[in-house]
Amino acid sequence: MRKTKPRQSEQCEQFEPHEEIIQTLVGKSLDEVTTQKMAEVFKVMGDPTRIAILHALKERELCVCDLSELLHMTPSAISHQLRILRHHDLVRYRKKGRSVFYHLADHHVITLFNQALDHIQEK
Amino acid sequence: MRKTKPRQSEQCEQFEPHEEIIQTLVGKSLDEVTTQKMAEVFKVMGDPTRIAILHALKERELCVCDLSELLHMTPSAISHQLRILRHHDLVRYRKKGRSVFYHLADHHVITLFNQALDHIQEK
DNA sequence: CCAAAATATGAATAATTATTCACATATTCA
DNA sequence: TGAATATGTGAATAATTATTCATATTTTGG
Repeated sequence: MRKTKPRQSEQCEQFEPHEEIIQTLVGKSLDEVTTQKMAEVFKVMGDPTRIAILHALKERELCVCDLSELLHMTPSAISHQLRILRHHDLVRYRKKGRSVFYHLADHHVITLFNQALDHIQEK
Repeated sequence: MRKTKPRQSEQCEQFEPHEEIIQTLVGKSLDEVTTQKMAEVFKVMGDPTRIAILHALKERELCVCDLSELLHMTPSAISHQLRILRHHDLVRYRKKGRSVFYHLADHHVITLFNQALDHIQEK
């Protein structure tokens, strides 16, 4: 979030049906915490590198250096992005020797991914 | 996107199974354009204001000033965000008199929205 | 046509963030 | 143990972006 939201009221002159509509919707609004969390999930998936990581992990679990080679990026860059995915519980990991293998956390991630793919391909 | 991706190769010493895995995955990778478009859809939904707008529009079509009142934000701020949603075809509009009424573009938006809601509520 | 209302937009600013670089930590194996 | 490998992380930087402010555009009613 950027700044605190400013107040403002009675934008429309034509208040006849509007005020009633607003009142009905206010009751159905998402609370701020939920809104924030929703935005965060999407924000996390809103980066090409993380999309590429998730797409690769849909196939199989991979270690940092696999991803690093596959995406032609430094292990450091990959690790930073994996941390973000980890912290939002989109991926989980398993340690094996010196390597750390990452995999998708749950089916929601895949469903979200595929829905977005449908959306952009439907044109 | 931020910068051009740097090259780097042979991250892992243990190249035995890795190289084979990488080659298999390279063939299944998303092309750059698709990856970018995917990320953009999510990025667009990755903002609390836009999430709140989309959630309101799930209920019914609304004009800029309705949204402005409902979300306690200036018409200008709302209009800027609606433009982004418009340009990515997440919302469409219909003009009526001085007002412009916005509505969700298609069912994918709702599905994406609800999937994300499921994800965050499942803990 | 004119004034007012509703929406749109460009520039500016403050905040966020993806990557790099340097370095730290952890793990294996000789 | 110590060197090497794999990964993690903090700070810095460049790029992106949400909101504000001022102003433009569009539409209606008189």
